[in-house]
Amino acid sequence: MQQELAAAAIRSAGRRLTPQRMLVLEAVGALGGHVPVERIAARVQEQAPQVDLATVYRTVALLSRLHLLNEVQVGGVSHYEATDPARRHGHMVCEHCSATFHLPPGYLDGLRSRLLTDTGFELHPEHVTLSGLCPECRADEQHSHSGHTHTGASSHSHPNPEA
Amino acid sequence: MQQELAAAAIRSAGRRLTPQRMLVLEAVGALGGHVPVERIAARVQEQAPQVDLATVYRTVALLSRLHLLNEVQVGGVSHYEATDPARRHGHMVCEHCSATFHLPPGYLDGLRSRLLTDTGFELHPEHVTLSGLCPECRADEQHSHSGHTHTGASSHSHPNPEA
DNA sequence: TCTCTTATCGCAAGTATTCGCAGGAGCGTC
DNA sequence: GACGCTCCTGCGAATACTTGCGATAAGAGA
Repeated sequence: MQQELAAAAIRSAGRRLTPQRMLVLEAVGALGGHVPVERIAARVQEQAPQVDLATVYRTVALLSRLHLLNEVQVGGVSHYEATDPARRHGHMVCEHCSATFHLPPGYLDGLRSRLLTDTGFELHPEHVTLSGLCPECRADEQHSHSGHTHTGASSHSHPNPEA
Repeated sequence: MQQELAAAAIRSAGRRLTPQRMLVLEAVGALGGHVPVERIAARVQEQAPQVDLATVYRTVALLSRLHLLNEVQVGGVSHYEATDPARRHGHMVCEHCSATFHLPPGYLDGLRSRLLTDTGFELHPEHVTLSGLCPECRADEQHSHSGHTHTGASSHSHPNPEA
């Protein structure tokens, strides 16, 4: 598994390897996809009830800074996913229905190098969340163009936007 | 001023024009740059002390949905700026020191059309916040490469990253 | 101008997230 | 294997933000 790599990364960043941190890593890996803190905490506490919520929050923040987890903001709520170094990717989130999609790995490479040259800013593609409208909501918008848009969680289903 | 345009936009979205909403618009315009909710609320309440914080939060969320304000997440904190339709732009935020920079208008147009073709996702460039390292922090990182990175608010000054 | 509908507001209570601190535990060193 | 330096953790409290609800007022129509 990847857990060993992550453990090594924590150590080499000068941080300590604690059971709590391993539990969080393992929970995110096991749950798969983009997981809200709430679910990470639930899983961790299943195995170690004394672990505090504050610790989970601190841990995901740390792991995210170390690039061991990716944070994806979906409508203001933070979700986390395990980082796969081989398939670093950013995300697209629909402003309307909050459906989340992966950007293909490498998709932002051009932008990245252009930014670096033009401005000196080093883009981290795996931390990027692009905001806009998914195909379905875009279609909705065009039809129901009589006044105002419906807000919040959408009514349509979205087959499987690979959570 | 732009306020009249914004007022018209609110009406034509089927929403009501209220003094509170105008106060929020005016506050963001007057304060300039990227303003945290806290400062918007302070300014609004200077002029109308009875306006509630909840109203300010609801209002910025609404104005943001109507594209009359842009939301910029800086280290997890929402900031807002007045939208200038002539100069729609995204942002770059340094993960390390939270310095914020404008992306030149039009910079994401290529990506936008490529995404639309490839995936059907309609990118809203003015809602995009790119995450990475600013030139200064990138330099720091390379020097102080002895173990761990310093975290949180940075020590160096950043002349004026056009807040 | 007056009436009516209902979006919006202020208030108060709720939920989510963060902070400060004191004890506990990694892990480098001897 | 034990010691000691600090980083981490759990706990309780604080802060930040959201929600529900009855009262109010914006704006359409008469």
